[in-house]
Amino acid sequence: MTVDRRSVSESTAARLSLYVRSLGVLETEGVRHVSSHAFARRFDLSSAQIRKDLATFGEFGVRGVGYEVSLLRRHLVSILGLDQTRSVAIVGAGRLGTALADYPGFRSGGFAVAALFDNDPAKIGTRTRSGLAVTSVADLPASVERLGIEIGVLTVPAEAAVEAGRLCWESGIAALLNFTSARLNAPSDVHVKNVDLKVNLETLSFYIGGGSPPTRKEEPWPRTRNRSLPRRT
Amino acid sequence: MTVDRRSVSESTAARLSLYVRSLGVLETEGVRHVSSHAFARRFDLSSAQIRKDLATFGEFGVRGVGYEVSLLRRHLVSILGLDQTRSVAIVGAGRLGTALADYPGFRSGGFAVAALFDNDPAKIGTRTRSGLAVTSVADLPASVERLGIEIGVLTVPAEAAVEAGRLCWESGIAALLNFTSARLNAPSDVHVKNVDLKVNLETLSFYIGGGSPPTRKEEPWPRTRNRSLPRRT
DNA sequence: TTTTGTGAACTAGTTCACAGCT
DNA sequence: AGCTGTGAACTAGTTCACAAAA
Repeated sequence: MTVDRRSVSESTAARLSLYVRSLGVLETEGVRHVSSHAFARRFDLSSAQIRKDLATFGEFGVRGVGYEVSLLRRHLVSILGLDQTRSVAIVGAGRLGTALADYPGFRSGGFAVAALFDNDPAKIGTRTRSGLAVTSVADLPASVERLGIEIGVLTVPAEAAVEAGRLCWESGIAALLNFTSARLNAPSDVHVKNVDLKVNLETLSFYIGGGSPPTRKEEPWPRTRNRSLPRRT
Repeated sequence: MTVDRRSVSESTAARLSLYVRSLGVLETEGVRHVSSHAFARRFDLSSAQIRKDLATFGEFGVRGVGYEVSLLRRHLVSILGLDQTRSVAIVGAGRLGTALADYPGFRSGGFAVAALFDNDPAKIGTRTRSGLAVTSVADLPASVERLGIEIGVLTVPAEAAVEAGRLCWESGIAALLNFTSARLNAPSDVHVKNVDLKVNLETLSFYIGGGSPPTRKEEPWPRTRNRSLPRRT
């Protein structure tokens, strides 16, 4: 049961990741079986959505019973490719790049930061707190080949992003997590995910709206908000 | 011409941010007018999409002519609320939090990092490289009030995220950028944007697929990929 | 003529609801 | 009886295509 991955939506793929994490929670709690309904209730998801998502990849459940927690988790881990270690390269050894290089979420669960690149001679050869050496971008193609790097994380300045991105995919990197504000125009077989902090902030600013004057709020403090939640089942 | 912001989709809001940035580029190039078609071609967008997005907020163009670049930009800046300074608080003074606190994208264009919080006594009172002091989370409510903080950035460990999030919205923070893997269940008037690095990495891993063995690629190197691009107009 | 603004058509994504299996 | 897997219905988002305006 294999499906063309490119036909699977970004949102479905992201949910699979969530499912894995949530199943992990159940697993540590010793829960053996779970129905889509119970799973949805527990983690505030939609049961129909769960079933649809899973059905894309096979029939993992048993009618009348539900899903076997650890088995389903293993299946999803395999579908996400997390049962093999993915080597990650971070390109741009600035504050953000070095922070990410040492970030636990980037160094666990199937991922390993294998290299950290920069083009600044003053940085090359130095090490991050966790001991990862900064390598010259000139060595990127060879390092990608040698270390089997599959994922690139772009934390260079915006002006350098297009060039750094091209270098990555020309070296054989298959996926990029782009923290810069540049838009990349990657070839279609390279998967790019943009994590544009500025866009995220500006989007939040939009939803806050324009009402309040720059200095301070007019409401009496403290105020507690109503906890309204349209819960799904 | 005002629209209920909550009825505007996340993707539309994100595109407005992109439009502002792109219009800025045209402005510095001295371009006075632009049609939706030319704008789309230049920045690889869709002209119909641009017109639809803008039409949500008013009639900014002139038929037969197009849009006046700097005027449209000012309109969008105002719609996004970027003409006023938004105070941002970063909660969690770890590697990521301090990196973000000093990140230029977080300190420009209508945003200012007004405070950085942590609950670790060893960190409280220390300063980031750019000189921002780490404040105790106990002072968060008072600081939010005093500094008019509207946006919170969560960079605490996952276990602390739910509590930190609640503290934020109970203190009056209207929007959260959540870098943790925790899901927040915020009240409906608090806008939360999740930037879950683990989910992003795992999604990329999904699209890379499972084929290749962990060590190295089998293709001859270097290989340049086909630059196939379904360009829109 | 050119280009906007916008209903209509289309496409993608989600939820419903139930037949079919255990 | 209980729950999955799934077509059908629905909802959201995008693109088309053209009437109206300059």
